Amino acid sequence: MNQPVRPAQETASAPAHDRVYRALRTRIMHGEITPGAALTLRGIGGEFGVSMTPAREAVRRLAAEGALFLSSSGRVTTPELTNERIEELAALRALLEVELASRALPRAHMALIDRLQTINSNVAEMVSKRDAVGYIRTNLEFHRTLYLRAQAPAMLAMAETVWLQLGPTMRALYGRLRRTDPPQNHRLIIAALKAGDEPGLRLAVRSDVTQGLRLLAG
Amino acid sequence: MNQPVRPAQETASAPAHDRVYRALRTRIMHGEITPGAALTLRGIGGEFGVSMTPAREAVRRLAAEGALFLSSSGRVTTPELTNERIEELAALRALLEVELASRALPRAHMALIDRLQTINSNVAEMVSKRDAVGYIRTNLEFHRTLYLRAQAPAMLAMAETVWLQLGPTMRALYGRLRRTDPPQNHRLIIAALKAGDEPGLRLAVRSDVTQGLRLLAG
DNA sequence: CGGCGGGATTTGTGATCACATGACCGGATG
DNA sequence: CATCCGGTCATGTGATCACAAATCCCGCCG
Repeated sequence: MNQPVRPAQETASAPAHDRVYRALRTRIMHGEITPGAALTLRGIGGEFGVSMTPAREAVRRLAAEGALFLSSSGRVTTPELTNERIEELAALRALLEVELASRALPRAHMALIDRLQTINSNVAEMVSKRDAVGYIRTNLEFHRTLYLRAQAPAMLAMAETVWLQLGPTMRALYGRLRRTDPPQNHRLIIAALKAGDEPGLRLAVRSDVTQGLRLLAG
Repeated sequence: MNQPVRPAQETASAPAHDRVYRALRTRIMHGEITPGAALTLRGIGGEFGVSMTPAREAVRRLAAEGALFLSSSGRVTTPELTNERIEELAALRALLEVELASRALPRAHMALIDRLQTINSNVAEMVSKRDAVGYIRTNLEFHRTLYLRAQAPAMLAMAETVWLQLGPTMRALYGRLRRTDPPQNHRLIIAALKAGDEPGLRLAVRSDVTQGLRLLAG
């Protein structure tokens, strides 16, 4: 009963714990789980058709990245962030992403800028449709596409870890946000890239990254 | 045989996977394991008197933090960093630790500075004794003591993650370093703290953090 | 003498189970 | 009617086992 039957080819022949990890990770990062929601190992295992063991490994991995919170008794929930924590994570985003953008700037040629503009129109569409999850997903795609050009994998990984920690909270925040104006800061980022304007780029990225929390402090 | 015997009180009654995790973590961070060294789940379990299950969880957790490298077949080794990776991690240290020091500055009173000076004399002693592991340990204690004052737990956690990734490599680097001069940059850090000189503090921290890699690039 | 093949062994993966503990829900009591 | 106490149930932890695959090692062939 080790492998239920293995019909022909499974999803991708990736290890079970990795499939579970990736599925949960994107769910959390995209804000598909509300802050404070509880998960159970048996529940996860049941949902993905695996036993507790891979579910546990996936959960441990996510907890190590700060994407999940483990109570002292081992109960696993998605974290509920305090305001100070949110501000700190926003400061981290600013620190890391300004540096990533700055490093990407000299390598940003026209094809990249075109791609960013395409993604940005998708972002605008999600905003107009009030699709919070879609907005978060395309917004992160915009940033990741730019930062990939920085050729700094460790730095990008850290930035993604921060996104992961903010995922559930971002959803909650944007859910209460009533705004349909397109992402102005993304336009500034693209303009600065075109102009090769590094100070402008740094400022635009910093504004884009920290604006989301402004409605929190207000 | 779930609990071998539980003599009276064990080490601390902490969960087994957590004990294993912490033990391995400090070993790696202090550079007690050389880069590229291989570990086995059964070996870890045997060493700590537990089964494979807690060993696996500890390893997964450390791998998620970048402290261990898992090959595609699941073999687990401590990472061998490329030069680009080392430079990137050093840049991350600079970014994060400059910010942490800056945030700690307004909260640094005399008791803290005294403590830093005490720790720094220990650092100097380790340097003179050519004790690489002791040097790394006390050096990190110096930095952590300062950054704790920043009241920024997420940021400090990220900095520790970077230390963890650099652990084995740091040991290898300092092992080939023939230097017995005391840590000059630490003195500059302390002086800047006393003077309340933020720009000087930022510069001193940046120098201290990036100097170690200079012998690499040279 | 060097490369190669094949079998023995090591090693990670995942399922299952026993157990302890913490959570939850009910009723009894003040 | 609120509160506290009881048990039942859900849940995480860790051990053990079966299995597959990767690795290692040694002898064989060119």
